[in-house]
Amino acid sequence: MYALVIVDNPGLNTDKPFHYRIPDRLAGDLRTGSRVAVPFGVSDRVLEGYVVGVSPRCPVDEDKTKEVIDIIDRVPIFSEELVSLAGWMKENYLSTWADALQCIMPSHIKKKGRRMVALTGEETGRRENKAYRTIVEALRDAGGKMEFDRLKTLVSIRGLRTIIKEMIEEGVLTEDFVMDAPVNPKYLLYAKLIAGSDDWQLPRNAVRQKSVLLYLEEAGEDVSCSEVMEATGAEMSVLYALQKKSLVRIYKKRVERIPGIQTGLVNDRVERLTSQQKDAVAKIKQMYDAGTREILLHGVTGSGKTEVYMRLIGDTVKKGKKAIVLVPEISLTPQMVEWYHRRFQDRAALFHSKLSPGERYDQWEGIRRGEFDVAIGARSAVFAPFKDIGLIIIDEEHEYTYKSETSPRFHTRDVARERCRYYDGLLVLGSATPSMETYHRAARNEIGLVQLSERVESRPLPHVHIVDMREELREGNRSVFSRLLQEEMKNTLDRGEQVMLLLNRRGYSTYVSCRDCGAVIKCPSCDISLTYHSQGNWLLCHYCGYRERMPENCRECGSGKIKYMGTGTQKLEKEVSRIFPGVRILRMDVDTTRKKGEHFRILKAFKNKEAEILLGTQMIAKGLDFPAVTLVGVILADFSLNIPDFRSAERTFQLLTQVSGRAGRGEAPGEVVVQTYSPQHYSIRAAQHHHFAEFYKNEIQVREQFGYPPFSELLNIMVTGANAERVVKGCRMMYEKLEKSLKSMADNRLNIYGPSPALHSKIKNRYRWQIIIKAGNMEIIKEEVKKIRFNLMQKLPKGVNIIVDVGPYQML
DNA sequence: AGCACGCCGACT
DNA sequence: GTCGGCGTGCTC
Repeated sequence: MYALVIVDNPGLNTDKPFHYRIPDRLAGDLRTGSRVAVPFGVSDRVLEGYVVGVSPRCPVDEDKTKEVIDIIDRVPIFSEELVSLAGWMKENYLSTWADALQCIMPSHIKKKGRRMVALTGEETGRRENKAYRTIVEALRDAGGKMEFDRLKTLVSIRGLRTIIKEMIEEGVLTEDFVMDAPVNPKYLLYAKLIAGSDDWQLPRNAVRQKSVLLYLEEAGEDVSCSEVMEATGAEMSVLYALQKKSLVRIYKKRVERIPGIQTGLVNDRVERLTSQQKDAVAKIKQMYDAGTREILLHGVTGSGKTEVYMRLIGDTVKKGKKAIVLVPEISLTPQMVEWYHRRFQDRAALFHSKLSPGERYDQWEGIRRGEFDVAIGARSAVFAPFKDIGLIIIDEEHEYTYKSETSPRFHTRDVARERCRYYDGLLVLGSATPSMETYHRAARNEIGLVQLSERVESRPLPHVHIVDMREELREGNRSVFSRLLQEEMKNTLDRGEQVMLLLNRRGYSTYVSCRDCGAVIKCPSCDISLTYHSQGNWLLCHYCGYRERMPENCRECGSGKIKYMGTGTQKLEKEVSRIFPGVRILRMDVDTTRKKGEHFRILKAFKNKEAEILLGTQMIAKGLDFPAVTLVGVILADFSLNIPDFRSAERTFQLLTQVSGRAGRGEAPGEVVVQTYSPQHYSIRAAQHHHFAEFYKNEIQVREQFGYPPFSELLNIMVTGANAERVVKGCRMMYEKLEKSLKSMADNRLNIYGPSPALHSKIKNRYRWQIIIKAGNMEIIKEEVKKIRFNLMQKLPKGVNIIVDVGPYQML
């Protein structure tokens, strides 16, 4: 038998299964999904590999095959389903086997072994070889020891491995592998009371011991030593003393790390479903029974989609199947986490980006051992290693955070669909503002559609006012606040209710420019203007994090007239406190939520009415439920509208609808004020009336007229590199090949745009040029692009990289 | 990515 | 005659 192994070796040339003989000693344990160590290449260097199949046949010369050295993990790390999912991903997203498999792998398994080389001190001067001397000198400079990869970049010698190997044989060098500390199960010391109070014979002065015993008796169960110590003030020595007297037994207990459930944000929810919700659940089940496997649950904000999800999950679990719930960015929706945890207790595994490696380990292993029925998390939770998936829910399915930004550039929705297909499970997409793609599929009956058109308890949707800011300017109001918004804010505050203000720009100003020469201060590594942050007087680049002190004079002309233009959240905060002195304000943006738990702290403070106004970027727009908020103000809706992307209208409508949905969720009705310079735009008008259908009707016409998705598919080829000329040259080469091979294709929707600089032509000192392909049928195009990229890889200028992105979101 | 092979010009 | 630079092709 042969194992088909993907070796963890970068490059497109080795991205295929290699056949290895399976020695008898491993035959019992080696399976599809196992991780193995295999010899590779002429020097038989040991690489990590992933078994993607087992076959009795071998297509290559029998005596060329080598043997699998060992299996790395006791249990295969991938199920057969996840291996085939990786295969699908690398085909569909033009990535490699290794990248796809590593994407599915939990981070705690992606161990990084580092090769270290060290001098033995036995430098035989025998070899007058230049490379030899360079290596010895480099190592001496570094104190005799260095990581192999660092040495490689330092000395740039071809065939370095061979020379190192010789030097090791000669006894000049030693080589060893250093593993980063692995993640292990967590153990805690526990104390068990093993004697009744009758047997307690303690000296009078053993106060601590006595209090420990009393505490344990009171608890009536085993308690962790740290808890005992904290409660009684005793040290471990006291506990050990009690163990010596056979009154207490101390033992190690394996514990699960609970990933920081924070409570107190959730309003008590009605467990009973409204009739509308009941109907939705029934309809979804009925559709499933009739053969539908994908359903859009379109429910207005506040209609209680979560309750519907809960019911569906409950039913799935009852049938003995597993469910996955995906949310846009779980750290942004702590309320969500709390709801699910309340309902499913310890049968729910939680994943989010702020989980420590240890917490991740516990959750992932727990799922594999079958200890969980439900997994809740952001994007990567779609790979939860369940064996029998009955249901996957994608909440807020239109959110672009579902699209991965690294290879493979998958969309969570597509991966979820693929997993459901394997298990014959149901995919539910939920949103108040579905993506155009999804709604279009529902409108054409390709997927099921279930609507929730009313808010729970028939609460009215908030009233939305549109304010034309051009009019305000004409009337002489140059403030960031229109007169209406100011008045509404005053009224709301007077009634003792709360206000949320949305401004999609963080920092103080949006850019800084010189009044005399007009120069705008830009980031030296990115083609992006710097933003002024009043805290510490910094200029920041929001892309790469570069910072410098605010200069006194213009660098171009020396003028001292440097001005902040536009408004960011910091300036807004200052403005609000100027107009409403004494009002307590909370600001929520990337700057105020960088630390773990800050996000939650701000929301909790707002919920506890420690402030009247919450202002922030779009992170305040989603999923929050604060009953006392009756006014939502959108400072400028145009930011998202003016982005040069065919999705800008869709984004604007979604953002406005979502943020409007935050108002009037309690007893009192809500008001929304949207300020804009484009009051006539259909995305803003439709959002005013909470009218998704109206927006859809307009937008779908635009999409059809220009042949944008869903009427075509897009493929984005981005060429990046540190050298501008080489990047442009590489992009041109790619374009020529593409044009030659694609022009014969009979596809009237086929268009190749470019090569042109990307939206941000330089980020972190890497230049970015792109080619965009629009086509009716992307499958054939993908195959061509794969071939062209493969052939071009060798001929491309050095240091130039090609990223290919397929699928719905294209903001590269 | 590593590594070998093979071709070429530059040097003891 | 051999050393080293670089393009090409292969790794089960």
